[in-house]
Amino acid sequence: MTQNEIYKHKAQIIKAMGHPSRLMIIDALADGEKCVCELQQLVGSDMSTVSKHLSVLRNAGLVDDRKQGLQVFYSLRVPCIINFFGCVEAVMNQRTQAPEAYAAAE
Amino acid sequence: MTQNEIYKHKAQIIKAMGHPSRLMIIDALADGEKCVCELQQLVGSDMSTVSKHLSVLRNAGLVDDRKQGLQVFYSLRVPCIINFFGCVEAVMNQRTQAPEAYAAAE
DNA sequence: GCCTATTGTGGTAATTTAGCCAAATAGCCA
DNA sequence: TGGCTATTTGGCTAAATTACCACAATAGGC
Repeated sequence: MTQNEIYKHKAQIIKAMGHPSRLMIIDALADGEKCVCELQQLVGSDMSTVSKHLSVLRNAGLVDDRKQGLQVFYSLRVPCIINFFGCVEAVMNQRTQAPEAYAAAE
Repeated sequence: MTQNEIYKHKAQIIKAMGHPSRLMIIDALADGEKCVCELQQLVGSDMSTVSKHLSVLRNAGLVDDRKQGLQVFYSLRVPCIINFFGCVEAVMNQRTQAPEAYAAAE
């Protein structure tokens, strides 16, 4: 795997997180696995849209799915991504301010 | 700011990282500020393309720019994002394996 | 004041993504 | 079996993203 392919792969994983609905889903899954029906209620989009968002996340290796009867339960595959959100919030909150004050944020 | 707007804003920040060239740039800036010319050499795309990638990163609040003479130097605004890449690598490396082995990875 | 080097911008074509509908699939239960 | 429910997939269109080209803008050196 070349260095370029690695960057491409990493970008694919990160891009999978770069959508409001999918962020919402990841946040929800931090509490534990949820069925598609719960996630659909949470996100509020069409069922098929939510399903496609989930397939993006699954494809990126971010979530696992487990079928139980009629329902499919999704869970976070690599929980450490949750820790990242704190840093994203730090980026959000320093837009117009001096960077020094936030260098230690995480 | 509503919850939805917050997710949208977070997604914008994350999406800004979701491109191979921009990841490469962020990685390079982890070592300290670099001028556009250096980043252009690194990425290997057209100058204008690199410039637009940088404006995406700047717009997201991820980098700072500092003009010095003819050159513009970019630097990471919130270094904690670097810590995240380890987690992304954990996602990369567990694709086909059991999730348990990676629950603690970060 | 002109010339050149370094970046940024506007325009455009090609590709990708998002969201909706309809149809297909899969598992349960009577 | 046949109907019912939960989820996925295919097809379509609109919107967003990307990369390149040509050109504008700015700063420095002469």
